Amino acid sequence: MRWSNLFIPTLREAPAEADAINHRLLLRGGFMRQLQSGHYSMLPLGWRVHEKIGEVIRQEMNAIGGQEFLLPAMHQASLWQQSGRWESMGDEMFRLTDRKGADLALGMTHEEVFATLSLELASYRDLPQIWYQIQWKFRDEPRPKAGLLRVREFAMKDSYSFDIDDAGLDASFDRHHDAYQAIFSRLDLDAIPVQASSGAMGGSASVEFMVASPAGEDDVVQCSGCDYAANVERATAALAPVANRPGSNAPEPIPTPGIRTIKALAEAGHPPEHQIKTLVYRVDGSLVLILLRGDHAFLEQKFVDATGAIEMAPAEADEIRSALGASPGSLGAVGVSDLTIYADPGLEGRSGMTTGANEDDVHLAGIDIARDIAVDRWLDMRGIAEGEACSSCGGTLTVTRCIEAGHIFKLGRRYSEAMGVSVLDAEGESRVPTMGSYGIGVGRAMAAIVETHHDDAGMIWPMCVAPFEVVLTVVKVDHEDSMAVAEKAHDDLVAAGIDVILDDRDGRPGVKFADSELVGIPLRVTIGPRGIDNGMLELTVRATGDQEDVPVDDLVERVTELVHEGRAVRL
RNA sequence: CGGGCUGUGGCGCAGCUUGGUUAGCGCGUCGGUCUGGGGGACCGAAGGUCGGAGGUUCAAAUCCUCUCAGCCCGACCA
Repeated sequence: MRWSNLFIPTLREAPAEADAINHRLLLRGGFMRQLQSGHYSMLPLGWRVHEKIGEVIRQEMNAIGGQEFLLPAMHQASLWQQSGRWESMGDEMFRLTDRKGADLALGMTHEEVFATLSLELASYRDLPQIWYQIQWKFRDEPRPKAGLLRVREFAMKDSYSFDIDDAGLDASFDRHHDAYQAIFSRLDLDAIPVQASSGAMGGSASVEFMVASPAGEDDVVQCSGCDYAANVERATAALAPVANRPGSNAPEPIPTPGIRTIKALAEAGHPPEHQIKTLVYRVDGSLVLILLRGDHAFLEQKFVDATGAIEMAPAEADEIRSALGASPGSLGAVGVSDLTIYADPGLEGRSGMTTGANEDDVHLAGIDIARDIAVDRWLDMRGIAEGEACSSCGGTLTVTRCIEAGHIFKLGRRYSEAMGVSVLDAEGESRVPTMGSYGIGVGRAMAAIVETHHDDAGMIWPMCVAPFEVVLTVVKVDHEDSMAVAEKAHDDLVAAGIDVILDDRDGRPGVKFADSELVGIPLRVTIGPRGIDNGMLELTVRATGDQEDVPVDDLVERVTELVHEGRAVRL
């Protein structure tokens, strides 16, 4: 390939709307362009990387016995109605109507379609199966952001396992776990497997593969003393005991004019750990009270996971007032009996607490939770903070911002049952296969690589996914000897199966060096009169800046050697 | 959906507060000359319904109203 013939529109400055590093660099490097929010066009360089990432994924999926399919992106409504997700997916699913008036959806995932295909599985002898595809998914994200990290249209490798029993599912799950570690390792992504919430897809065991990056959207709790790692959405910690303050025989009203916040109340002599935080939420139509210790954060996802709530949102000020008679800032659960009260275990056994009195500008002190509050259900729903103690080893927990690069979980029989899948077992009994579901976003992996592999000059691609493995930079294109050497090296490298690009543009060397670094090609060979005269060429490693002089005659061999080494690297 | 912000040649910006000639600047692009190992210099040129609609006014990029789009922070997910 010759650079002069390719469409590689590099930009010196990133467009103002690009903020995330992957977004800025992929735009500047001419890898992609934004069509609209959450939808990106892949340009030749970007598509080459995308395809190479897909290829790594394919190889590892095939290695665990996966079989590649390609399913439709557009599905009839009835398919999703059968699983119940036509309703439960809500606004996240793109829906449209065809000319006959039939309802259609653009697939967000493909459990239903694969399960439909699995109707043709007839016997336990047909199991297990691992089926996968790399197909476009559509999700009407409320807020696309951070370049390729969160988009509305993206390629995902999704695979589905079908097993006769739980032991089989465990094995398929473990195979995927291994395959994912292999994939991320080859992509040079340091992905940590963490316990996760299974979210909208439903299921039991759920593991996310997380790559530390400030551009991410998830917080991962990790223990410094053992291998405990979990998404904050389901992380737990050992709570340091707090000595109760002296109580009283009954709640004591105290005037708190103008005090609306935990912080203000703390300044008035009631430390946060001795306060009860009272939140009012509307959950599937009903108001509920949610109680936590004053210094603990509420994590909605934990609540949703534990209660199975479909819709939840903070209650509006007016409905709070009509239910409790006060505004946020003075709310409490003492004496409340008509609303369901959820409390976090951090409050269990506590007394001498302060909380709102459900009367503006008044709080209650000396609260004994067991005595004064009619808790309906105790639920762990607090967010873990940096520095807390690990509940299994007592070590210190850290919280790290991460990109969710992959997610695997056990679905169970929910979909196979809904779609009417069954096979006969060895005894001739009808059995519903159990499923697993496993996803990796291809574009997101690409973004994650850029987020973790760049420097001031640009991207630094791992060899196995680089758009090109080596660039031959001709310093002076009208120097005939240079071009002759470059063209021969190019042809020989092509013959050796190396992805090589010949930068034959008639431009300033500085521009060509800068472009090759921005685009992130792992190896650069600089070809110019200075070196040619000595029979030497300069080989530069993008990642390290290391340079070595290579005799012209040894170039192809040396480059081939380095490329093969690079391709084989695993983290 | 709540909060904050931005739309002016391909990219980055100025101009807007206080309306007033032909809307500027840098980069990029095109032609040319000289150059040639880190975004070079000079000469010449092309390219803009100032996001859109409506309004105020003798006059609107600038003021008003509506609207569309994009970005960031929160609630949701590969």
